Amino acid sequence: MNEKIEICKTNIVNHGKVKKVNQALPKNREVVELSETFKVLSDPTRLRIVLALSMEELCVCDLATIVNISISAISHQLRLLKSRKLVTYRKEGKMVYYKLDDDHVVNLITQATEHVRE
Amino acid sequence: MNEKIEICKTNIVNHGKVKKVNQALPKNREVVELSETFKVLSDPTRLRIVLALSMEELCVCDLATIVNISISAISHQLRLLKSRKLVTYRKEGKMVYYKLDDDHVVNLITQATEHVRE
DNA sequence: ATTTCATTTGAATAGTTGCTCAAGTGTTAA
DNA sequence: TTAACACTTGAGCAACTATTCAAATGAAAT
Repeated sequence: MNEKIEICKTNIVNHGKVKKVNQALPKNREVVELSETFKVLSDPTRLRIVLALSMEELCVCDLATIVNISISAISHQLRLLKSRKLVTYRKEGKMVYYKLDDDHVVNLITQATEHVRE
Repeated sequence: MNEKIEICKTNIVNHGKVKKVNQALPKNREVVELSETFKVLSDPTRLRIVLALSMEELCVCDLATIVNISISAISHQLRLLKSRKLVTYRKEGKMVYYKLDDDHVVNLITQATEHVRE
């Protein structure tokens, strides 16, 4: 890994800084995982789903009403959130109730909200 | 806005919950802004750039070396980060030095890091 | 058994995104 | 003034994503 690619002629301007930053940066693996966490929350629909589920356990039908999107679209997003272990579900007859599996994410959203309100 | 779309037959299963959640959810505008904040950090390249700039002010050339990506690609991403007011720059002769404009984002990343490490 | 209904799923599609390539700025050095 | 260099920019493209549509599943009601 870390193959050379064409950079600028001088290649590196400030060796000291580059070395220092390179050592302090998280490993690739961790950066990718981090970015994937943010990616889940980067879509308005998914964000609304997470926000809604942070308040109440909800069935797919009610979620669709709240987020104002088709049942199918909600279901696809819930599938994604399920695979990322952000939500769990519980079946009750024909209906399926979803809830947050990971309250940690709500803190992230809260902090981002403060950031947006400036 | 809020046009009706085809939802399930019963339309709403639990009126009480739906009403409560609907009132508590942030306005569309705010949800979109929130998701856009997360979107900036949802790409590994941009995340690395932000992480690097949180440690040192860096020129485009050194940033490209650190992130291991072409100068052009870095420049495109910096343009985006500039437009979102996340970075500022300073010109010094031929070179351009970038730095974070908004330390707030670093807190977000720190908290997400804790979340990932579980 | 058949129908109804909540939900899931796969395929198709329009829109977005991150990168490369080639050309363009503007500044410094020769 | 010309050449070299750091960086920017626009077009083009391949990969990805969110949604829709149609069909499928599986539980309850008839």
